[in-house]
Amino acid sequence: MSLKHAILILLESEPGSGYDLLKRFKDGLGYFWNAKHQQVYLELKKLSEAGWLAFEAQAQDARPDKKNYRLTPAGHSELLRWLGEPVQPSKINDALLVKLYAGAHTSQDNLREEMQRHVAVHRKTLASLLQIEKDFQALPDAQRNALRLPYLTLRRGILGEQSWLVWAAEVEQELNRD
Amino acid sequence: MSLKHAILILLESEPGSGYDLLKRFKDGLGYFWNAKHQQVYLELKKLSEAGWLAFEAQAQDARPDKKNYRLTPAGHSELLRWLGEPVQPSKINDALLVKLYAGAHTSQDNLREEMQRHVAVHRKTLASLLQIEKDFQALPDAQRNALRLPYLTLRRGILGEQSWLVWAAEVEQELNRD
DNA sequence: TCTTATTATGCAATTTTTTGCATACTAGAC
DNA sequence: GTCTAGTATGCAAAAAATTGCATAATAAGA
Repeated sequence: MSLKHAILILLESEPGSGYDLLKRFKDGLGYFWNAKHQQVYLELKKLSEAGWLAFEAQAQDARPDKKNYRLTPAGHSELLRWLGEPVQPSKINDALLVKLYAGAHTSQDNLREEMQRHVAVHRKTLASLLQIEKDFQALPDAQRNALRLPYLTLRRGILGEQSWLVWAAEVEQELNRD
Repeated sequence: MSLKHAILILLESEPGSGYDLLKRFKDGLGYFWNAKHQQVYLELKKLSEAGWLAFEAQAQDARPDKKNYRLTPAGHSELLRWLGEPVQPSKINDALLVKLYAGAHTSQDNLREEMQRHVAVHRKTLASLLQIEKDFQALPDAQRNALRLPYLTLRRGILGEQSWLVWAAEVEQELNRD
């Protein structure tokens, strides 16, 4: 699993608290790696215990202490080790497809509504990814170059969402073909 | 989660053993719902205990008993209930993208090799899905019509894999752009 | 003024998934 | 004759993820 490694990556470029990481997840890695806040906090604790992270508690007035985590040298070499290892192709667990597969046991209307809900979500995601791409393209060359690999992951998101919506149109046509 | 429901769906169309289900998973639902054999056997046990399935043990000479599972009326109504409920959009946890995102910390060669491994897998999957599609299209009208919803899930697989490979070509170009 | 969002963390219990192990026989390939 | 793939099931332990709960302050909007 690579929540561990996703966290190492985020802290490699810049130290931060659990809360910070959650925000960074939201507009980057989070698109293709999911994690709840409880999971992130727990993982940070474990990674510290394993010696891959260190932290200093920053007292804050009127707020809980903020723990600022950063990579240790051990954490850094673990990251490098992981990067050199082949990763497993990700598995798919898509309940919508399970439902559609069994769609003969329910009404077309039910299926159409379900599809519409999902289409709305995917359209919204696509729009936000396209906005991020636009912002990226407006950056000066040097920055664009520094971000070229993360940009490829953005492209994956965009192409994936577009392809999903093409499929959804096929489904819609089929569900209306009565 | 819907491993439960995937199992109910498979047993709804035809009773069978855990082993049978695993085979059916392989050429259908399995494309978009993953499950190991241990998980399926355990789930069958739980579903029986919950009263959604019933089974008869069939003695077999020289092999362990085969348990033939079938839906109970309670299982059937659970399936219908679930089909009426909205499902969550599936979450993505893709370690390859995590790796690529952090690719600046490793070599281009390493990334290229990793991509090649994945491309090989996706190409193979696509080829097998296209073969299934071909077989489907050769079926008589009546059967094609009966399978139209499962066919849509096959289409999802095909469009998804094609889109993945288009993306991989973009990545390759970018990784070679030195 | 009340509600909601945001900042900031975490424990506990449960559910789900993965990994490793175990058994035991048959058929075909080499 | 040995090795591999296939048939057929399952337990146990560990890892990972989810759900529910809990605290506690500020700032903005209705």
